[in-house]
Amino acid sequence: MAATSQATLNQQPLFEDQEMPPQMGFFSFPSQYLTYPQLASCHQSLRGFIIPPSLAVDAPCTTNLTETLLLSSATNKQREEDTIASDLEGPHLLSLQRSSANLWAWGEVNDCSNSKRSGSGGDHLGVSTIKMKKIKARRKVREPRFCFKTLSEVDVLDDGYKWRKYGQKVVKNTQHPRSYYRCTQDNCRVKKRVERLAEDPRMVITTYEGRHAHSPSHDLEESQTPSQFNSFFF
DNA sequence: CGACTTTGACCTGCGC
DNA sequence: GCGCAGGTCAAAGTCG
Repeated sequence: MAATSQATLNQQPLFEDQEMPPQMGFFSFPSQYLTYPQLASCHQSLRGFIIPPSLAVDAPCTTNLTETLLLSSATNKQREEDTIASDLEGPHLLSLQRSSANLWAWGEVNDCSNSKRSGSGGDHLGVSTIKMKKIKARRKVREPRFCFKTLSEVDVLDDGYKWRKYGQKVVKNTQHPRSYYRCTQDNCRVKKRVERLAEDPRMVITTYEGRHAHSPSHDLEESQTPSQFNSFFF
C-alpha cells in the first residue's frame, strides 16, 4: 500500500490562521478533469488538510480510478458567536468551470457560505439539557471541506486513514445512499461523506470535512519510507 | 469479545 | 409554525 510521507503530511501549522490554503483560489485548469500531476499540485496546496494519496497518484490498489476531479473546497468560520461575519468572504473555490457535472459541489459550497447562524436560542422540548449541550458543542465549529468526484468501482477510496461508518442516508432524488464516516483516531474529528452521483453512478463523490491531527494509519503500521508521493507533493 | 456496520429514531436547519 | 431533508446518534446485529 502506498503511503504518503507522514512527516510532510503533518507539517503544521501551514495555515494557522486560515482555514484554507491561501493559494486555494488560484487554481486554473484547462479542462474540467484533472490529470494526476495536476491533482498532485492541487493537493500540495492542501497540505495540512486531508490528502488522499489514492487521489493523487495512479490508480491505488483498491480502486479503479481513471479520472478524479477536485470539485470544490469551502471554508466556513461558522461559530455560535456571530462576531466574525466579516471574516467570511465567501468560499475559496477552484477555478473550475461551473457545469452540471459539479453542481453538487457548488451546492455544497453554497451551503457552506450561505448557511446562517441561527441564534440557536431554541428550547427543545423533551431534550435534556445535557444532550442539548452535547449537540451545541458538536455543532459549534464547521470544519473546512472539500470534495472530489472520482470514477471508481468502489465507494470508499483508500486514503490512508481509518474510518468508521456512523450513518447512511438515502438522499432525495438519488438511488444511491450517502454514507457517513468518521476517522477512528482518538481526538480526530475528521469526517467524510461518500455517495454516488445520481447522473452517473460510476462517479463517487467524496467530501472531506476537517483536518486530521495525525498521520495516515498506514504510516503507523509501515515504516516511514519515502515514496513516489514525495516527488509529487513536496 | 471487541470492532465495525446497519438502521430506525431523533435533531437541526431551512423554506414556505 | 409546519413539514421536509440532511446529518447524527445509538442500540442491535454481524464478523473475525
